[in-house]
Amino acid sequence: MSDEETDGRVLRGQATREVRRQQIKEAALQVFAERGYHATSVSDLVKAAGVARGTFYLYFQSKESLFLELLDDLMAELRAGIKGVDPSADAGVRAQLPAVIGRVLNAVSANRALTRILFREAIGLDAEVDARLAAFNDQIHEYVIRALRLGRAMGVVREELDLDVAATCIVGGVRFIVQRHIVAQDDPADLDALARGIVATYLDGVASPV
Amino acid sequence: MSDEETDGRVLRGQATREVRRQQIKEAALQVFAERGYHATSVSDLVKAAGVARGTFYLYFQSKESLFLELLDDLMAELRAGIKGVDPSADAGVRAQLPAVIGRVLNAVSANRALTRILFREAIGLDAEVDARLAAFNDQIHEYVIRALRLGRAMGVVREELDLDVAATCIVGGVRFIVQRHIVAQDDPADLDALARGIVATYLDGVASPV
Amino acid sequence: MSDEETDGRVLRGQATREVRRQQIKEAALQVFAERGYHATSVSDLVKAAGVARGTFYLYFQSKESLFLELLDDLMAELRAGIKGVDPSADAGVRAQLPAVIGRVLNAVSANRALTRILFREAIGLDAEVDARLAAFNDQIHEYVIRALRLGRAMGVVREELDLDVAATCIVGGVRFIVQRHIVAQDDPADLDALARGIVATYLDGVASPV
Amino acid sequence: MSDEETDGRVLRGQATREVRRQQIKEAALQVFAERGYHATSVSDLVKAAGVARGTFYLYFQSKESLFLELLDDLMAELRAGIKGVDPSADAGVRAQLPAVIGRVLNAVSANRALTRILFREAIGLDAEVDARLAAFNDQIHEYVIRALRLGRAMGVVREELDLDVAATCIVGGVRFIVQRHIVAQDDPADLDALARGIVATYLDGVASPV
DNA sequence: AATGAATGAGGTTTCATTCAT
DNA sequence: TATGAATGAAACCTCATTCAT
Repeated sequence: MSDEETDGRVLRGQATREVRRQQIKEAALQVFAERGYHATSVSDLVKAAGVARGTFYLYFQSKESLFLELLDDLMAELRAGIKGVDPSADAGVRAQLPAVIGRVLNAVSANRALTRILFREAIGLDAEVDARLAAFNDQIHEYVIRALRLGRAMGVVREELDLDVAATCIVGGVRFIVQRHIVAQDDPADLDALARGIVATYLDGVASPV
Repeated sequence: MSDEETDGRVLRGQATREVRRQQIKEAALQVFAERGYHATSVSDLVKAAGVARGTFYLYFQSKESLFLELLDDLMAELRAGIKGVDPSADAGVRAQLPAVIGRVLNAVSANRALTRILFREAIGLDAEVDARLAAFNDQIHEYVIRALRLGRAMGVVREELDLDVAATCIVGGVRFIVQRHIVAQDDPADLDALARGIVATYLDGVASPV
Repeated sequence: MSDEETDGRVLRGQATREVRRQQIKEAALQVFAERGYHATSVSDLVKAAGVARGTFYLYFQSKESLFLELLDDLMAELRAGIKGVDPSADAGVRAQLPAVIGRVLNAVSANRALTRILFREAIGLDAEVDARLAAFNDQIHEYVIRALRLGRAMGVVREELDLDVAATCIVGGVRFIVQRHIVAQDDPADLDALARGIVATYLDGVASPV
Repeated sequence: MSDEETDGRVLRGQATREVRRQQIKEAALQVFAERGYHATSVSDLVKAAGVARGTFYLYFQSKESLFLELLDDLMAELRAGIKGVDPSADAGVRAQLPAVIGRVLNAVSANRALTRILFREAIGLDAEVDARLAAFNDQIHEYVIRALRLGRAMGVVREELDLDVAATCIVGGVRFIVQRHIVAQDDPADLDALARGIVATYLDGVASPV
């Protein structure tokens, strides 16, 4: 078998390594999502992954570092899901917004287990995790503020609005929608309807026009 | 020994008992808020309370049950802080809203330590805690939905609004404001300004009127 | 019972604590001496001491710190056993030497188990232990050099002698005597005879006088 | 395949095998000397030797057996370095002694790494190692006793001397000199001076002649 | 012969809870 | 009622050795 040459072996080894890592990560994802971080022991993890105790430590430095990696993965996924409106597009800014929010909801929905962990456990674990989460939150918050500021420059956002407060409200609202309708739910919600509802609420408010 | 004496002793005993409980709870509150639930050991609790290890278990079944009690206290405080608009008041509904939100923010601000715990640790501890928190969240959510429905009946809330989604957005927004501006902050925020900002955002939305 | 007052209880508690510590230390001493440091697990120690695993850590920070304490104890005992000659005594310096060496051998003999550990395991454990042992060795060495120097000043030690080398020979010789005749032996040796033999060897050498 | 080829291959195979063994042993020697036996993991060994983990076990039964082999090597080297006086030589016994001791010190100095291990770690590893070391020590001890006895027969060693004690003193003294001046030192000591100092101390003692 | 991923027994330590005083 | 020493299950992690390739 010509594949058995040294290079081939090394490559296969590396490929196998990556596969193993993923196998452990996916198992961990399920267990963490079910039991929570603190209630999950390394024993649980290796049992779920079907590997020996020592094998776990061949691929991850510690239970915490594995958890951190899962968190990083999620934040990357969510960041990738966030794309703002395209001012040069034919459709107006207003018309694009449901799709913007929809993309976020979809990204979350595709990573329900992880997001569940994020909401349930990520906070207060240790300084490192806290710092990373805070940074992530700040990024999102900043992003929304910038969008609102741009909207104001374009004349589509109210002049008198406190942008910081408004941005916090929007991010908090979306977070809570995610928590109630996606993370806590077993069957998938109608994400488009949710997105439209969110946009309607935040664009024009709940009060009847005068 | 006369009956009065006996009663008196029992009463005094009960009073002392309650005082001790409070002493332990208050110390625990500080420690939990500082270190978090998992990072706080029973040793920390008894050290902070100035009682012996064994004494702790004379007053509380377990570390977790103490935590649960603190959580219940907080939820009661917050419930008490929530009072809706008074339709019969001279001031219009609109004018009353900042005060409504302000009361909530004040209740939270007065219980920062506890709220900090609530946001940082309460979730994922165990099924019991989770259930109680979910129930609390649902109550708030229901309350807001009812208020919106009433407003719609009064003609002050948009007809086409998805009330469930809007309510979730509002609750989530307030939660996140609390988290960012009250819990995470060391110096007290300008609660009235926050309340006005929240009301402005949710009443009329962020979009400029057409 | 009047002993049961607070002070009494505290005192008794402290006394009990010290007793427990000693109980664990003595058990550890035996086990370490038998099995050696590395081959002894904390499980072995608690089994030998007849206490629970956790109890061990109530009294000692770690297996290593307990070991260190045993070592310190031994070094203190040995230091106490070392007393030089008394130049003002009636008996001449020569006549006093067997008693000087004899005291050292007796101190060692009274602490056979510990000394066994010292010789078998103490080296290379960790930097801390190494440093303390090296310091102890240096102290002894210095002590002997000073004694020889004094002897030279008194005219009883050869002029041409390399004091450093001679001191090392003497300390090494005594050490090895201890190792072979006291530590490795089960039945007690004739310490006085050993002391006389050592003194004879080092005072006048092995060569016949010319 | 002719027999020669087969033989050749076998021979070459054996040669390679031996080379590999040496390669691993030499690397192990350095690592053991630096870190000590217990602090050295098989990972360290294979990393230093540049072979795979599995390969290590093709050449040695275990980490311990490799260590044992290194120890045997050292003891053989030291034995080879020990040669007594030649009674038939022109130079007198006295005059030959510094060279005798010098050869020992040279043998040790040439194997500093190994000797370092011997002094630091060899003891207390397991019964096998202990037994072999004890046997080695006894051999040396016996050798010195025999030399002293011979000297007594020749009239050059004091009649009244306790030969066993004297021999132990001599061996112990040389050991400690080795430990302090050769093993613990980084730069090579003046071995000849040391040898002369040792001989002077043990031949005529430290006391001034009467 | 060589590789290195996999194993799992065993190590040290922590900590919520109990219980004799 | 109050104490705090004692408990022991269970956590995380290491590492000498094996074995499929």
